[in-house]
Amino acid sequence: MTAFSPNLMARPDCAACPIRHRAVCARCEADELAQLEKIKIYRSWKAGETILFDGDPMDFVGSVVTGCAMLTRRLEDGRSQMVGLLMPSDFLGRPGRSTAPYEVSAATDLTLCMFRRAPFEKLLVEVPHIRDRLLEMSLDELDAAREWMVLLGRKTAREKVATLLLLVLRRSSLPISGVARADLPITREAMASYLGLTIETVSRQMSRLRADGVITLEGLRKVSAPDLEALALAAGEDSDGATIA
Amino acid sequence: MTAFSPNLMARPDCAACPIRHRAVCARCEADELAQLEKIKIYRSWKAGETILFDGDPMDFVGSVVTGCAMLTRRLEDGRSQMVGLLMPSDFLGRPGRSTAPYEVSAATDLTLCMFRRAPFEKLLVEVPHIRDRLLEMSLDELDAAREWMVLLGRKTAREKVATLLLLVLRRSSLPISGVARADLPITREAMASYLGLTIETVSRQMSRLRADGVITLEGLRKVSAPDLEALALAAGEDSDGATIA
DNA sequence: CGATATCTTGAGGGCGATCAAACGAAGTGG
DNA sequence: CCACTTCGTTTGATCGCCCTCAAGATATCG
Repeated sequence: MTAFSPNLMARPDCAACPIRHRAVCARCEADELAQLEKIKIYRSWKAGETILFDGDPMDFVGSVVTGCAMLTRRLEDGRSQMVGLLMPSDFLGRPGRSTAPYEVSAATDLTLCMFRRAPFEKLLVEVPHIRDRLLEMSLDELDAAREWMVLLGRKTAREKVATLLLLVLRRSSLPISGVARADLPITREAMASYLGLTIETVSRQMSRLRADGVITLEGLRKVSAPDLEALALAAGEDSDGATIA
Repeated sequence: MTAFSPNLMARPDCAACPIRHRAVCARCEADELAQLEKIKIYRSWKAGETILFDGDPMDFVGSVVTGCAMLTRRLEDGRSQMVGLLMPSDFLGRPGRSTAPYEVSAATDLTLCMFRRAPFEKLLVEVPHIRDRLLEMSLDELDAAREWMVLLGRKTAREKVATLLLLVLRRSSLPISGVARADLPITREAMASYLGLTIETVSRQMSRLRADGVITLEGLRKVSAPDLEALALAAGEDSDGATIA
C-alpha cells in the first residue's frame, strides 16, 4: 500500500499528487487547487485498452498521473501513425473541442486525473494560473511535435530508434548517473508506430544498437545506456544535447 | 496603389487589415485593437531572405499579414526539415521564449505585423480576447503539426505532394468553384523540405499528377485542380474530406 | 542573348518494407 | 510438471520506393 493509490479512491489528495508541480495545475495556489479538486475524478485503464476512438465524443480533459497514453491517427487503408506519447503530467484533450481527432489508448497501465470539459473551461476563465500553464504546455507540445517532424522527415531508422530510447531514458531514469536505465513504456509495435517505421526495422535497429554497445537490454522491456553521449550521437542530436521541450 | 499598402506605412489602420478577423487580434474590440495598434510595427522582407537563424534572439512576436514564412529546423550534418509554413493570419513566435528554436525565412515577399515581446506579454495578461485567441491558435497549430506527422511518417511521395497541393489550393483559392487554382507560394526545394522528400522526387510526382490529369500547371508556380475530390483521393485523405485545422 | 538559378528527366543503388519463418516468454489445461 | 497455445519479438531473404548522382531543359534577368 503506497501513500498515493489512485486506483483505490476517486479523489486522492492533490497535495500528495506525484505530478502536482508539473501538470496543468502546477502553478495553482491552495484555493485554486481546491476548485480543481471539486471537479476532478480519477480513472484507470489496463495496458492495451482503448480509451477513445477517433471521432468519439470527448467530454473531458485531464492529466496523466501514472503510466503512458498514446495518441494515434489512422489513414483509411489502415496505416497508422502515433502522434503523441503522453507521460505523467502531460495534458490530454483540448478545451473547445468536443470530438477526439485521434485514437487514445493506454500504452501501460494508466491513471488519468480527469475533468469534465464544461466546468474545466469555466475554471480556465476564472483561474489565470491554470490558463497560463495550459498555454505554456500547449506551446511546449507544439515544439515537441515539430521536433518529431524532423525525426519523421529526415532521420534514419537507427537515428529514430536511438532518439526514442534517449527520450525515454532522459524522462524516466534518474537525471544524472553513470548508467541510465528505464523501462520501455511501449511495445515494439508502438515504437514503430511512433517512429514511422515497421516493427521489423525497429527490432533490427535495437539489435544493432545493442551489438554496437550503445545500449543494453535485460528482457524485452528494460533498456540501459552506459553512455548517454554515445546514444545521443547515434540519435543524430545537436552536439550540445539540448532539446526543445 | 491598393487601399492597404503595408510597405508604405509603419502602422496601417487595423480596421482595414486583411487578416483582422483571423489573426491573434480576431476577437479584439475597438479599444483592445487600439492597445495593439500602439505597439505594432510593420516590416517586410523579400522572397528568399532569412529573418532569423536558429538560436538567434527573438524579441518579437507577430502575425503574417501578406506572403508566406517558413520555419525550418536543421540537423548538424545539413539535413533540414521545414516544420511550419505560415500563411496570412498565422502567428509567429512564442511568449515566454527569447530564442528562436528554428530558422525563419520568407518564402515569398512577406510582411509581418510585429509586436515586441515584452509589451505583447503584458497585453496577454490584460486582454482576455488576445490571450484566448492565442491559446486557440496554438492548439490549432498543434493539431496541424500532428496531422503533418502522419504525412511525414506514413504517406507515399505521391500522397505527400498531393496533400501539399490540396492544402495550398484549399487555403488560397476561392473556396467553392469548379476549378481550384492558386499560386504555389514555395519553390520545389521548399516543398521537398516540408514533405520530407528530395527535390527530384517532388518534381517527378508533380509530373505524374499532371500526366494523370489530377492537376494542371501553367508555368512553374501556377497550379490548378479540375477536381478537388480526385486530388484529395490522391492525397490519401479521409473520405469525408475533413481536415483538423 | 548569354548567364544563372530553378526545374525536369534519366540511370542506378541503398535503405527500409514486405513476406516468411523461427524463437522466446507467459499463460492454460491436462 | 510439462505439452500446447498465444503473442510479441527476432532474424532472414527479397523487393520496391525513394535517394543519389548526372545531364538536360526551362525560366528569369541583366
